[in-house]
Parts: sequence; structure tokens; C-alpha cells
Amino acid sequence: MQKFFAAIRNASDIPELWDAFTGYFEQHHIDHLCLIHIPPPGAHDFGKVIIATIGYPDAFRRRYIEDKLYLDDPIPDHARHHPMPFRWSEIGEMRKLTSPQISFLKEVEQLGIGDGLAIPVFGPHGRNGYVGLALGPHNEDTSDELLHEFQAIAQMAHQRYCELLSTEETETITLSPREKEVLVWVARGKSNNAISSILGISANTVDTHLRRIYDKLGVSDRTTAAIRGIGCGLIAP
Amino acid sequence: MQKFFAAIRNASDIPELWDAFTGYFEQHHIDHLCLIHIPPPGAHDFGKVIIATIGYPDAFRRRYIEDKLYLDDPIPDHARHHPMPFRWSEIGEMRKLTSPQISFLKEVEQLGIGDGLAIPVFGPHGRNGYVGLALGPHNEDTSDELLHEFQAIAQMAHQRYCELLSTEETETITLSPREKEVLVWVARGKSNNAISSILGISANTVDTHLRRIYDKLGVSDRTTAAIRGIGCGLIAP
DNA sequence: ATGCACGTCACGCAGCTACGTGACACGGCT
DNA sequence: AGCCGTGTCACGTAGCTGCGTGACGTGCAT
Repeated sequence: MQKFFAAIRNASDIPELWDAFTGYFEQHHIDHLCLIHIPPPGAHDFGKVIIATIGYPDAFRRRYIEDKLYLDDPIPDHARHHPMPFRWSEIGEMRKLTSPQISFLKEVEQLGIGDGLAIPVFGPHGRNGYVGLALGPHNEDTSDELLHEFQAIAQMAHQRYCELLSTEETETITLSPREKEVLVWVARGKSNNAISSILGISANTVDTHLRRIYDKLGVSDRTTAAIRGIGCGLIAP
Repeated sequence: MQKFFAAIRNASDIPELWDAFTGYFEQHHIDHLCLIHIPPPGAHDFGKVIIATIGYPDAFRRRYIEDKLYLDDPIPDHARHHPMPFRWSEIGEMRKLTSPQISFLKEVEQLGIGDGLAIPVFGPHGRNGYVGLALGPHNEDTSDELLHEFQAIAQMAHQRYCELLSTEETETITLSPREKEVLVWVARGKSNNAISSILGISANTVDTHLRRIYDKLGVSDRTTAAIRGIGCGLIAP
């Protein structure tokens, strides 16, 4: 176990990370594995859903991304709010499902992946996701001890993934100190006039700063600018 | 180790969690321990910084919260962006420090807690924080293996903490489906007019929905409404 | 059957936002 | 010396926002 832990933690690129990650689960006879990460709005890679799988039909995998099936998947929706691992089969009891969600679950069931474990994982800047493990006859009864280990491995892999992402991140947006200051107040809901009073500068200057912020962030309104700023970690909570 | 892991995972309230958490680290001769969690803006508990400590002077702890010393603490600032554990002493090399940050670090050093390990932890809705472990003569050389364990324990404790928070959360804001739909488009930066076209309703109706959203969220502008909606997990990424 | 939450719509108005367009000074880099 | 990023400021304007105020139908729950 320590071997895989170390390999995940020290992986120098994403394929290497994925190898270590799947290697671990293969040892535990997990034959269906998926890792899903939906980048937050405002992130530079928003829209690129990450899904790495073992044992899932390739057609389904493609459909999941291209047909935006992940929008109907209730698992990430639940995982976003609740850190504790849960069974797919429990999801109906935990939350009201919409009809697209129900039909999505039926489709998954027809793939022969009826039940499994979802392990929510969390990262910086709202980079959340989950690791899905199908439970088959080999591993129906997962001990608590093993579950803890799965959880630790999953979380560690996700964190390493986020770390690798941020080093690979080419598109680096930088705001000047003054611009950040303005954006912070924008995110607090202040009007240009209010910000000008707070910072002791003219409202026109606030306007100018804001225009440059829009320009740098590639947006054209204060709301998305603020969300993007938070999503990219440019401004602090 | 498994004993503590299980105790953390199954803790039924926050004091119990904290007992299990500190119990684990006491076994490893960690005499200075802190756990810091700054709730995100928009969360119902925003402003209530959580800091649980072992071995820190009580006066410092109070100052940290009351005098908002955490705003000058560069550790959470770094931990927010980078999931991998790091040494406090390394922070100067990793990022330019502002002068309040430098004087904060000096103050900590004078407490006799010169160097230590910061383990970033992440949770749902941007509930991030870190666990700080002072390194003394007893544990200067922490093996990789032990570090992985620390990381797993810290992350698990934080996740359990978030889970407990959400069950203890009394103030539950609920938006109607239509309101959520409107808020999603607000968060995408759409104007009322644009939203009215998208949803096929009149701009006046969008306006009415929005007013009720402001009312429910306790805000009075679209930007904070959107941020609050995301922060509370009311609307999805 | 009487609320209550929800979803829909209307008018007006003060104030704010986004954007076009332009300007000037300071400091660092080449 | 010249360029570029930064920070400051100005004027105008079409369009948008937030809020006061009021209304009506539907459906669920007590």
C-alpha cells in the first residue's frame, strides 16, 4: 500500500499518476473504476470533464462526456455536498431524483455495474469530483479498514492531480495588486461608487481598473469576473 | 492507526472528532498542533474561523481570531492553492511575502514554534483549511510513510468535520427550482433580459424571481447572490 | 377553505454598469 | 531612449439593475 501511496504522491505527470492509481485498485480486484472531475466554472479548463475509467465500455465513456451525461449523473451532485463515501444504491434514499437522473442510473445498471462505492474527493478552487468503484462478487464486503485506505488513496490521487494541473497550467492570469483589491470588493457586492469611497480613488478609476480586469479574465461583467477570480484562486475568500 | 481512523470517521459530534484527532497526534509526540478552517464567503458560518490547537498559548489563539491575525497568516493563503504538504520555513521561497505576513511569521517564531508542517485539507463548497504540526526535536525527521498517514488523517478529519457541520447546519436556505434556474444564469453573467429570453418568460418575472432570491439569501445584488449560491452549494458548477 | 409557496406579469424611476475614447505620470526593463 | 504595465482621472451614453408597489392563477397542505 505504501508503495502506491508514494507512487501517487510523487507522480511527475498525469499518466504516471493514473498508472499508480489504477495499479493500486487492480491489486484489490476492482474491475470497474472511474474517476470523475468536473472543473468549476471560472477555471481555465472549465468544460473539460475528466473521466478516467477501467472496465467501462468506451462508447459509454464517450457518451458521458460528449452527450453531457454527467449533467444527469446524480453521483457527482451528491458528492459535491457530502464528503463521506456512499453506495450508488443509497442515492435514491438520500435525495429526490429527477427523471433524467433515474434514467441515467438505469442505463448504468444495464452496463452490469449495478452497485458500487462513490468516494468524494476535494481539491483547491472547488476542484471536486469522485472516485467510483463497482462492487462485484469479489469485493462485496469491503471492510472499514480497506474503505479508509481507498478513501485516503482516492483523495491523495486527486490532490496530486490538482497539483500537477496547476504546474501544467499554462494560461496564467495575473492581476495587479490594485486590480485584486478592486475585484475583492466587487465580489463583496460593492458598487463602483462604494469601491471608490473605500479605496479613496475616483469612481472613474475604479471603472478603468474593472475594464482591465474584465479584459484579463476574458469576461464582460462583474458577476462572472468575481466568480472567475474566486475560481482561479486570484482572490481569497 | 486504524483505531483513530475509525474514531474520526465515526465521530458523532465535533468534540468527539477533535478528541480522536488530537489523540492520534499525541501518540506521535506532536506537542504543537493546530487546525485552521476559514469558512468561505457566502457560507452560513462565514467569519467564524475555526482554530483548534494544542500547545499554543491561549492569548495567541484569541489574538489570531479576534485581531484577525489569520488575514496576515501566509500559510492558509498558500494551502488554499497547493494541496501538497509543505514546511513553514519553505514558504518564503515559494511566494513573495507581504510585510504583515513577515511580521506574523516572526511572532510565531517567538512562540518557540519555529518550523513545522502544514497539511492543506479540502472539503465541499470551498471549505478549505490546513492542519499545522510543529516539528520539534522528537520528530524532526518525519518519514514519508508517516507523512502520508498524517495527510490521510488530517484530510479525513476535515471531511468528517464538514459532514458534521452540514448536519448541524440549522439555517437551511432553499430555493425553488425556478429560482435556482434563474440564479444559475445570473452566475453565468447573463442580464435579466437575456435570462428572460433563455427561460422564455418576461423580464419582469425574472426580476421578481431575483428579488425573492435576494430575500432568501439575505443579499441585495446579483454578484453576492451568485457567490453565495455557489458557496452554499445551492447551485452547481 | 384558507392559507401559503410558487410562478407569472406590469409600470416607473433613481442609480449604476459597460464601453467608447482619451489622457498623464511613474517606474522598471532593454 | 523607448516601451510597457500600472495607477490615476474625465465625459458621455445606451442599457441594465434594484426596488417600490401591485396583481392573478395554480396547487398543495392543514
